[in-house]
Amino acid sequence: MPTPSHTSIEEIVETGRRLIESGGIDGLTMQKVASAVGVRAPSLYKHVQSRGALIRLIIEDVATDLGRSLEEAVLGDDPGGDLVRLATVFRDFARSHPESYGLMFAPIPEEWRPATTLLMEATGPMLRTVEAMVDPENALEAARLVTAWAHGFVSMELVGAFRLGGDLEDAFQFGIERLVEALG
Amino acid sequence: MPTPSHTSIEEIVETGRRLIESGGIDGLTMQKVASAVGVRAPSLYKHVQSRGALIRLIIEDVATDLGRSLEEAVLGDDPGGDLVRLATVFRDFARSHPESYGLMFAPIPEEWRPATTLLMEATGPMLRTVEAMVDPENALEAARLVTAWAHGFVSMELVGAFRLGGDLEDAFQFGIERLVEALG
DNA sequence: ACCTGAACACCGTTCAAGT
DNA sequence: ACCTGAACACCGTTCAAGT
Repeated sequence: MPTPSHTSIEEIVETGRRLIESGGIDGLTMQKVASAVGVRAPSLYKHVQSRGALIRLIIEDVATDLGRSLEEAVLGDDPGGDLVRLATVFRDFARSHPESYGLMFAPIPEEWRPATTLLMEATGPMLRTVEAMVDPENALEAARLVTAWAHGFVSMELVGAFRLGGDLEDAFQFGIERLVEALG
Repeated sequence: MPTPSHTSIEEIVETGRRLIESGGIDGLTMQKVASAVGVRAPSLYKHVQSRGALIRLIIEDVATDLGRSLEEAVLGDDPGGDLVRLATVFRDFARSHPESYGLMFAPIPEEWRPATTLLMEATGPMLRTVEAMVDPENALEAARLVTAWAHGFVSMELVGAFRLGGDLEDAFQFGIERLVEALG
């Protein structure tokens, strides 16, 4: 006799994302997800293939959100100003979702990795803005310069690698201003 | 009756590092370390406080090696040339120790994180080289720009986040050249 | 068609008992 | 003083049995 599902893939992903944000990747156990959505751990496997597949779905969800936030930052009038806004939104996103952002480019098992397509879509607004600033043949390289810097900065900030004193806001401003200059 | 130790902290760290390099962080289990050094898992706790503490020691070992490699890249005659060499050595190091490099700035539990002192010592050659290129009041910000870019680039490269085509060597050269220009 | 308890193969870690 | 087996509390995952 068919029995209706007590949960859904959406609820499972959302719950898992919350668990990661509050307790890091080790805080995501199938048992905790299960009890949070009101079933037992084995039932989760009706909705998701494995813990790794769930983690991948969560990271892809985060990447999609980041992409949306970045798209909103692009006004389209002034590429230099857009790039500053993009960098700021990028950093703010990372700081407000530190654990899940951290997983997006982290060295994790292949099975957990988000689809590269989604990562590229997420950083798409950066590429399009940079394309408006430099020669077409340098656009990809220039976008990679900005994206690498932005990710490197926020990931080092999140793990506390910048502790020589100094103001991190100043360092971030210094960085984005020099990059805009270098590309403008 | 005293019995001599069958292993040592150095051997344990070295073995653990090899396990991480060949199988990622999940490849480092206390049981595998133990059997590789010829004891049973419980004996490891005579030499190391916990798995997390062992991971921290391994990352610190890697950071020390990276610092040494970077120091050798600094010739001291031409800061711009030194910076290009530093960036190249940084990237080469990451690519030849992908798994353990990846852990150095990864979002891992607090207990596993390397001492910040060691991270700063590792990136010290970058700071000192940049200090020879810019105004003293901008040195820290400028060093953070270069370090963030270098780490961001290689960590994204290692996880395969750059897949829009294009040549990664070109992108790396483009990046370091623009940065040297921007600071010079 | 989904949920469950029981079971399996792993973990990290503790601890009393050996030598 | 270090090593060991046994045990404990957890994991992720499978599967036969329930409804």
